[in-house]
Amino acid sequence: MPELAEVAYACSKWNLGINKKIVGVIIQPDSRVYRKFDSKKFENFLLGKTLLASECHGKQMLFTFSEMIFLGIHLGMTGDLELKPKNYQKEKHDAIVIQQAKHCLVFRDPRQFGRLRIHSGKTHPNWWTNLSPSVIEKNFTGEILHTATVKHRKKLLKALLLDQQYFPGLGNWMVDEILWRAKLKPSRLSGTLTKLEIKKLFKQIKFVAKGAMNSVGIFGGDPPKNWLFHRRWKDGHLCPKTKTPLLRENIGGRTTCWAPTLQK
DNA sequence: ATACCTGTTTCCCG
DNA sequence: CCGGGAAACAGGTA
Repeated sequence: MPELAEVAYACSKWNLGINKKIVGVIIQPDSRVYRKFDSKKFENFLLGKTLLASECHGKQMLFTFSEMIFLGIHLGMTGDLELKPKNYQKEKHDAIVIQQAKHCLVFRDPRQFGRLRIHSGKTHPNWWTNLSPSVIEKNFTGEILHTATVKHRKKLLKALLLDQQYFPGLGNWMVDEILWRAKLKPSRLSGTLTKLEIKKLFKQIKFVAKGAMNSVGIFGGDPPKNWLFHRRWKDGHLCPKTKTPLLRENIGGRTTCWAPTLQK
């Protein structure tokens, strides 16, 4: 589930835990989501602290606790956050259960492509402050898009837009939605875009990001009915604009849905 | 059984 | 050293 707006929605599920103390931490120590970190550190750092705030940046989340403790979460492919009752029992794929007086804050991830990080210090961690502007921020500009197309001119457009270094938050379905609206083939080489095409593409990045945040980001669920989103998951659907068949194929290493009669 | 999957990281090649 | 592509990661689902 987790692209920009789904991450924002997942993040909001822990809101009831804000300003509440951590009274217990249950860890699944062999989960891959801990990567190089010693999972013990998460318990040591979080226990007794108070969750103060949460924020999202693209697909990344940061939870700030008292005494300058920071928890970073990336949901990977199958990660999700849940709010559970205080007596919740840890389930198989739960990587961490953070217990409070009234609730448990749960991060679960069956495929374990997600990632947890913990940081303690006077400032925010570098892996948070070094992120480039996410696609919903004002300082995400057309210049960033232009620079990316020049530097990676041989890269397929689909693959370029999935690069989190330039487009934090964009994921597979959002990129398909953007390219469909911009009428651009996912297999175009990035360097072949004209100035006008870059301008249109930028506009659609902003449109899809904003539209997703205003629907999925607030309420969960799906984006608006007329979006490509609703036709991209299996074969046989028609393009909502042209009523011609949509194509599903692997482009740039990812399943891609597009309309050959519309996208050039 | 087999193929497929909303994401990154690592490895290999030119 | 780089840009770009494929494979790997791991488990659930169709």
